[in-house]
Amino acid sequence: MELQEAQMQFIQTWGSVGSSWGIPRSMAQIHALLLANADGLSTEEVMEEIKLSRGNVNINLRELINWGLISKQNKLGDRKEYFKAEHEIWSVAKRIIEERKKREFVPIQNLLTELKATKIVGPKAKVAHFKGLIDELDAFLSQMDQLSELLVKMKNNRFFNQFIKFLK
Amino acid sequence: MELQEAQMQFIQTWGSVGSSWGIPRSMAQIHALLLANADGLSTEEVMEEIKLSRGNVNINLRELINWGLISKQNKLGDRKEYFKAEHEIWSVAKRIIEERKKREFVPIQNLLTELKATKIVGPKAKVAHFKGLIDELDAFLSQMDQLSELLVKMKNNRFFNQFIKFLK
DNA sequence: TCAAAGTTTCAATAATTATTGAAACTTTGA
DNA sequence: TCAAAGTTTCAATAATTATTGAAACTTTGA
Repeated sequence: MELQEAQMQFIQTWGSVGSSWGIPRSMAQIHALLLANADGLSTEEVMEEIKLSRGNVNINLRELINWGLISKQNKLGDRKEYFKAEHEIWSVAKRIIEERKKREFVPIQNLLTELKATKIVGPKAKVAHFKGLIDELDAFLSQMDQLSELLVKMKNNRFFNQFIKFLK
Repeated sequence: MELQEAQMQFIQTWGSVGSSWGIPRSMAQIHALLLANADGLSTEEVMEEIKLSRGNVNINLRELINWGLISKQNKLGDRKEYFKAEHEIWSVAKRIIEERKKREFVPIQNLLTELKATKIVGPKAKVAHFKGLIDELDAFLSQMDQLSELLVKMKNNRFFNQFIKFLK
């Protein structure tokens, strides 16, 4: 199989998996393209490879930079900006975990904390059930948070492998 | 604060967090409503509480059943079906992990496995980089898979707490 | 300083996804 | 058996989200 074709399969799959996790398809596709290339690509090159408009590519490249998943590069004697992915897979995972935590984890934890502190009035049994749910969810989310901290601290596969072997 | 109001806040938040993770908003809202109530609710009651059409509620209730997150209940001398959530938080997490794994994890692992087995032709350095990416991703995903297995085996917060304490 | 190269913005539009609601279908028990 | 109660289906529509592309803006270096 041609490299080109293999890359395209990868880009398409990454795009559709991304989009089922709430990441815009083009953003995921651009990310996949940059992951697949060791060197940075220019806006033009990205547009060309995945057939997206300039505006779309520009917006999503910036979003990827916000996520810390890619960075700008300059080439000597070239005015264009090039974009290069973070290639270390554990760093990629770390960035994604941290970004999503910030966006979606924190709001729900805030709500739970607030509800825990609030006196809720209503039929006793129903209030008790609801309070129970809030408490359990809060405890569960704190634990997932701790787990993610651990994960983020691991630098590579090797460490993780030892960790897993150890647990079994 | 009235119980009613607290529940609504919870339902809204759960709905919007869900939808940013690719779960339809109404499905997440219905799930939240059923989690918040100890007893099962009928289709009518769900429609009433979150102001959704009958069709929508019906479809999403069935989807929640497919996910294993709720189950049908019958009440003596009542012809209606009632729907009751799985309330044990670790079981809820387990179901969600397994379902999403099945839907989005497996396809990407299949692609990676296939690409690993394929002879890719093209410029040597580029092919090497791409192959390297595939290998690393595959290893990483296997590890996440192992981690999720561990998680799923834990029955409750207590076990998890010990686990975390142990690791620190 | 100014034109060319490159980047950003954003209103309009397209594409996707969720929702409605009414009709068809199924089940129940008198 | 059949009408009432309840459930399911699905085409039409609404809502949301992503994308385009052209115009405005910025940067660069001769």
